[in-house]
Amino acid sequence: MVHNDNDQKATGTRNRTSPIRLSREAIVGLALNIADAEGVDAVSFRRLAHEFGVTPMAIYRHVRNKDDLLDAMTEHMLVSFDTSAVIETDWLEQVRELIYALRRVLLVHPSGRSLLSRRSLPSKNRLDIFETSLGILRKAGFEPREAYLIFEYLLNQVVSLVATGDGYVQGAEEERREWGAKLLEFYGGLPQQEYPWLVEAAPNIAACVDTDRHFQFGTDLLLAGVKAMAASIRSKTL
Amino acid sequence: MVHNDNDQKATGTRNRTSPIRLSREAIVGLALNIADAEGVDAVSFRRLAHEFGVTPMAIYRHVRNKDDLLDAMTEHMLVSFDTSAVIETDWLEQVRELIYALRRVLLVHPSGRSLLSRRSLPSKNRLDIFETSLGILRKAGFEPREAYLIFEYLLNQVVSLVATGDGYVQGAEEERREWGAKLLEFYGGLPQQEYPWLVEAAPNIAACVDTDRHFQFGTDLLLAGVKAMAASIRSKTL
DNA sequence: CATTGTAAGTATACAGCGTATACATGTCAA
DNA sequence: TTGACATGTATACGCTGTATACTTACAATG
Repeated sequence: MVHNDNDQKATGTRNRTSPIRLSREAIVGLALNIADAEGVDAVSFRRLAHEFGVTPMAIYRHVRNKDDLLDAMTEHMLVSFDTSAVIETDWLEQVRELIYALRRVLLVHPSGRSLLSRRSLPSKNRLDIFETSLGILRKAGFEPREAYLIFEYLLNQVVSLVATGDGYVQGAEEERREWGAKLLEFYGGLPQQEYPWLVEAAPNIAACVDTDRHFQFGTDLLLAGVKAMAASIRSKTL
Repeated sequence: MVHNDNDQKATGTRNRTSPIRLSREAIVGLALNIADAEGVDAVSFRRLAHEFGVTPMAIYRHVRNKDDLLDAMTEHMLVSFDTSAVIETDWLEQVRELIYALRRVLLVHPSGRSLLSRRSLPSKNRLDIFETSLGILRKAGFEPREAYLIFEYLLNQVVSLVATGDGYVQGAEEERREWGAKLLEFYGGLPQQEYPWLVEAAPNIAACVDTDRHFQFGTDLLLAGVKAMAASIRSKTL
């Protein structure tokens, strides 16, 4: 059970003088907490209503529908993403900084993977990140089209990197370890002559730990590609 | 409504002499068709049962549960992925061949994006692809751990590339164009002084067409990264 | 101060989902 | 012929999003 900020309002025994006062802010916040703790599938109107000691339909006074709720959760998650912190140095370093900033958000909000891969029109926070990234890439010499593709590419890959490394299994720590054990048993137990490489790699497949190295490796790989691409384009335009 | 191969069995007016004969094969196949045509959310036991003119619970005689069904669909989708076609040349070209082979599958099966990003223990077809890829990377000089990370990295990015490029909007062609128009209107209509780069890139963001160039760009970016990584490792071990 | 409009929470309902359990039936082996 | 087994049926439970209609409480206004 996720802790509710307004516990006295969630008791159900509301006194008449101070009736329940929901707010979009509180709803979205609690929804995000639930999503981060138990996966976004655990977020439902009935669940939220119950936590607030309120009728499910009450939620609809503050949230248009579930899509709207999920959009708002995404936005809420990204408030802690501060694009202004990206200092103007080497553009590749700026990109790296953006990548790590996104990682920081995603580590705090494991539900980010699901939320960010939803198809939706972004609002404020997300737009700012988008704009900043595009600006960096454009100033680095990429054409608008390329800059956009690279941004999408980076975003997607970073989400994936963090997700597989840290928050892939959205449940609690224990469930994650269980899954790791199952992976190890499965891949390690394959017929060695048929799947030699998989058997060999089994421990690595099962290991969801050592995420810093994992992430650094992935980021290096990512940036190496972008750098090479930039060089190729630059030599083409000359 | 997705066409059912055994239409005479789906009429509901079954004759007593030839009672309904479901089969795992038929169920999984139809489920995949539905998923490709209308998105994997459109696949439900009740929907499948109805298409076969049968009770929902009948499905359970051939499929353990929904997870099992989705696993089977993934497997079914990958039968057309022939890893043996990858000829032994330059390892980077082999990887490129794998990437394009996966793309071909994903173009035929738009639901692949959702299916492949499920957490599950793979079976035959998927294992073979995994093993082949790992082998190529190991022979290229990567350590087991690195080879695994690179594989995951490539897989994820290819799925994303195809998905955003071609089959991102899982619905019909029309819905996809609608979404493109909406994107163009949205990004093009942003305040220019606040979001100059986004406004500039609006046409590119909205364009879900010209997918060949899109995909090629992405693949080049991907391989440039892997190549650079390989070079870096090789120089480190020397 | 009384009235009235509106915002916010309630009550009920519907159609859909996955699936547990218990039962019927059609087919094939002994 | 009988009995076992595989397969499809019937019913039910708890969950989901959300449409519609009703009630209540407060805030502003005549």
